[in-house]
Amino acid sequence: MATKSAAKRPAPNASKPSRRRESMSSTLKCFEAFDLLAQEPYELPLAEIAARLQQPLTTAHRLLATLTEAGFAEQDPASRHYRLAGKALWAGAAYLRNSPVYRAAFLIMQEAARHCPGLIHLGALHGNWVLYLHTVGSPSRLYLYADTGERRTLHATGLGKAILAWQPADVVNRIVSQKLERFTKRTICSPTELREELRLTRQRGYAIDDEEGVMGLRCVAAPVFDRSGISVAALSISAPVNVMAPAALEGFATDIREAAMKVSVQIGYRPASSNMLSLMGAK
Amino acid sequence: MATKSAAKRPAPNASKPSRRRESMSSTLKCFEAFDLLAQEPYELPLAEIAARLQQPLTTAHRLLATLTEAGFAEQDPASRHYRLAGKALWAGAAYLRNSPVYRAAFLIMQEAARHCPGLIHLGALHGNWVLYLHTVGSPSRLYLYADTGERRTLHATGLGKAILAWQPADVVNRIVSQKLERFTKRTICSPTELREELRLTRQRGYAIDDEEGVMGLRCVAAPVFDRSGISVAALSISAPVNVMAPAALEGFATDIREAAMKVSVQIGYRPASSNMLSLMGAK
DNA sequence: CTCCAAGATTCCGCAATGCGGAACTCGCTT
DNA sequence: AAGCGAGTTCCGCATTGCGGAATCTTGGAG
Repeated sequence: MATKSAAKRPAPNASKPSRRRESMSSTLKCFEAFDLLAQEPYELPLAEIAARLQQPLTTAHRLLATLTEAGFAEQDPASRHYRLAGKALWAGAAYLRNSPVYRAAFLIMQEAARHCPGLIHLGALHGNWVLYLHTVGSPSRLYLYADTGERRTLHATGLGKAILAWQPADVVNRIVSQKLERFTKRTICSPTELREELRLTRQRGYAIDDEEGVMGLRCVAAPVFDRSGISVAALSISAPVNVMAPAALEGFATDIREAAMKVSVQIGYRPASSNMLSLMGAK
Repeated sequence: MATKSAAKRPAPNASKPSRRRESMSSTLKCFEAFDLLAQEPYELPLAEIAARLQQPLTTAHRLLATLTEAGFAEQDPASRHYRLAGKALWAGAAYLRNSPVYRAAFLIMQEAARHCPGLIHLGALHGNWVLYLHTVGSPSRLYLYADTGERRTLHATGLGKAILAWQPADVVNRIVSQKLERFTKRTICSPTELREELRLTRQRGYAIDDEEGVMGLRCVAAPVFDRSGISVAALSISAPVNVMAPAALEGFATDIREAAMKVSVQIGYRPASSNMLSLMGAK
């Protein structure tokens, strides 16, 4: 039997301990193909896909056939190129429809938009990114296609800093120890400064993004807490610097914090149980 | 031995010819699980998932482990229930970002919203459904969560009828021969009537939805053509019946047809080749 | 029109990988 | 403590995915 079990662990070389995976490697490859289709070009020929996945043509073909049968990809009848199918959008929207934060925030954001200029964003923490869930506001959103579903860095957005400031230490450490990409001359790229910024954010109860992501755009953001008291999302108001003048910041901050608190309560946060927060200082 | 090769084609009984599938069955099961998570409840316990997929617990666990590793599902640390992860939204939005129709329509819709009341929708044909891609308009969209990514029937929406009216016969046949669900007393549920309605739609150049999907809501819709001259999407304006009075319909129709034509041109349609080609013996 | 090359698709024997019953672990309730 | 229910891990078996080679399709170039 020794030979038999030896076959089980085909790598005598120590590099790969050949752990029994609890997930299915063939399927994971299929999801890689899916990810690839979600990247830039609208559609890709099979050969290109095979090359990028570093898989033989035959395998790539099987993966795409599977994706197609599952409904998440489709093949252009003429060019034979593959692209994402509408079902991907449907599934993505399902995430939103089911998301408690989104559902709670929807009407509150609508309401807030009435007496706030600029754009109101809702973002949630997702891995090392803020994932944009929803936007309301003036229809001058010419500068963005489908911001919903997009992701940005945590350190260069108001939303990101608002979320990060109320995250457990290990998450903060993970983020801070990454390379902090620079977007404008104001972007905070030093770990130390970022930590200090988060401390300030906690102290004042909301985050400020002063042209750190895009020049000419200023933004205030407030965290949304779930029942366990950590931040899972944030709300922000952003507007051109002339609208969001320093003197006006405080007012916007109050509005957005109120809205964020309403959302928090709706998803189960109990403001009373605030042992860890002197944060909502105004209170 | 003989048994070995017999094992290859495990069905001596003729019922299953044991066709070699070109797609991977295990992966398809994984996508079934994905679909399931995209359904109603926010999260599901493993046992429930296994039951609904009609799979043994172990298998369900493997499927979910795979989905989780791929980043499309996540497990609540406390309840151990599974739910969709944000990556689903990201991938769905990628579909939009890459979609030529969406990109072409974005600014045109924004523009159209300036001088039109009500909501302007963009929908694309997807299987037997209209898939809603984008909406602009007055912020009184209280009645919908995330209409983007939702799908509705073709026969009971202006968008659907506008698309269907300029589809090849086989698609129309497929749709018409399905059961046509009733939503209001005005919904067109008879195949014959629907065909006649499509003929009228072609004749007048746009579709009208007169409280056929929702009572109190009227809508006009115009088709968007791709370079091959068939309809791939449609634009619509919908508003309460009092706003969209019979006398005003014509005006809205002109607006929406103009917008739809602009989109068509942007995605490669050549209005010059207006006569229903398909003849062109040259081929 | 004919031939050719590039790409996509299908074929098929081999063995790696997914399968699932059984055993195990971890919280909760009785 | 013991029992229960839900999730997780184990591991031998055989199904199913693998991928090189053969085949089919297309769209130019001659």
